[in-house]
Amino acid sequence: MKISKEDIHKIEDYLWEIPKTFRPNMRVPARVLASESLLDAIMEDRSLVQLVNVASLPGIQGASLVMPDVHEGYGFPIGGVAATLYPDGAISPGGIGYDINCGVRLLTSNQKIEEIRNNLDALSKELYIQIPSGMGKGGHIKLSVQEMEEVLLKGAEWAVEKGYGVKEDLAFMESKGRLENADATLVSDMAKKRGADQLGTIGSGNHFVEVDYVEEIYDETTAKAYGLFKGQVVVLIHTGSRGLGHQVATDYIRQIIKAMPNYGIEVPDRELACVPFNSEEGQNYFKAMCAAANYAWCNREVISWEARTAWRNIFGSTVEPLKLMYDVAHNIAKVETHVIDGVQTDVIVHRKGATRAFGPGFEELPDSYKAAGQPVIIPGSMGTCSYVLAGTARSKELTFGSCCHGAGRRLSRTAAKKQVNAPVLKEKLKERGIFVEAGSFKGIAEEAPIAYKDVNMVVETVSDSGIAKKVAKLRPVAVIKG
DNA sequence: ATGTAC
Repeated sequence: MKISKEDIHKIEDYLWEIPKTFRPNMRVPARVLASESLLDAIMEDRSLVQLVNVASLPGIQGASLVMPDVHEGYGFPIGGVAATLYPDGAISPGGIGYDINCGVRLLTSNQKIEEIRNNLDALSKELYIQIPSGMGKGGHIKLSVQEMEEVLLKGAEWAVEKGYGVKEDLAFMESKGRLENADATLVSDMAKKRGADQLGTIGSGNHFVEVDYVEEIYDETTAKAYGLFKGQVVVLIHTGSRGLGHQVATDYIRQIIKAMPNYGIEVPDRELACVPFNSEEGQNYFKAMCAAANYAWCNREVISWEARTAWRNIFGSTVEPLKLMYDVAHNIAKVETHVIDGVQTDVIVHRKGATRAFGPGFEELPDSYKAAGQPVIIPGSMGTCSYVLAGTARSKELTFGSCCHGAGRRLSRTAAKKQVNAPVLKEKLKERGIFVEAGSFKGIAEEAPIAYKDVNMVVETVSDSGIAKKVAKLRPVAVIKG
């Protein structure tokens, strides 16, 4: 299948549509949220073909959607949102991704960048020591079988109970860091084994821990509500459910591919394998996915504890400890209510490389954030900048309450490795005042800024289209990678 | 993304 510019119609500024008539198997239109230049970039890989494929999922509602940071992924594009009818529409592991509940959180300090410039080298080294990173890497905690069950059921709460977390953090996490539908018995022994020593570790690839400062404030009122101010030092953490989530995805993709014919489901790409949400296989996957999501929230909580330890070791205990601003998932499926064609409808929202972005008044938000809306955290590529935005009511109308999740990959990992000289890049970043601590040059090359789209353009698109509102821009000064 | 494939 080929998709050309003529197949794509402009609906309004930043919104493009491939009509349902484009392919006989499409159940809904396919929509792209992008500026014209970002749309051109999207045409270069298989993102749009995958977007059109997703439009054929059983029970899909409204439209198959992608955000401006989209790029191709396993079956579904990364940067995609697909809502299927609850309870008998499809659930598809490919629509969530292998790294279940990959997500980001932002911690805030009360220090200003000028105060800590001279500590940055030592701070980045200390963070690197405290926070284990790298492929297959284990951490300080070894979970017993019993403890693993608890982590899978309790999520971030487990870390708080064991002294690896802060109780006040829980209110500042999407779903309070715990999905109630988790069932630990549906997570395989292999997955549990892989996850037993990986709590508190970031892994590799695009995962990182980064120290930034607030370079610019766009919305004073919202920034104040979120506890952000100009010049403030903050910590950004990006990671997910590590080997455990990966194994859950592997286990259930295999099962679901096998079970699919029993439900008479045909999909244009085997990687879109799915079953009805309310089928036995669908429920088993969903409950295991929730358990893996809980592991990821617990992981980010433990990593925050490690970052807090590093902070204390460098700055002493008189400095205010790091505070959690917010934690968002960007690889997850959730049952939510949305208005579709004027009717309140329960749907299973698959977000893969897409962040929830609910607007003001959302009941789950802590009181201090209710008027502002849900924080949306958009990490840029290594050495560029990141953004804090706020969700809007418009996101509910346009994108099932979703927003982009990052800059979006432009080059494949292999292409990036060919083009980038990692030691030179590391030196260049240092000249620009960014300390990079990484376990491998391979990781640095794969994550080079050149491998990503321009995060500024992506953020302009989501803000101009109205699905999120710009609050603050963050500038990195230290990056810890696998 | 991931003990870098079935």
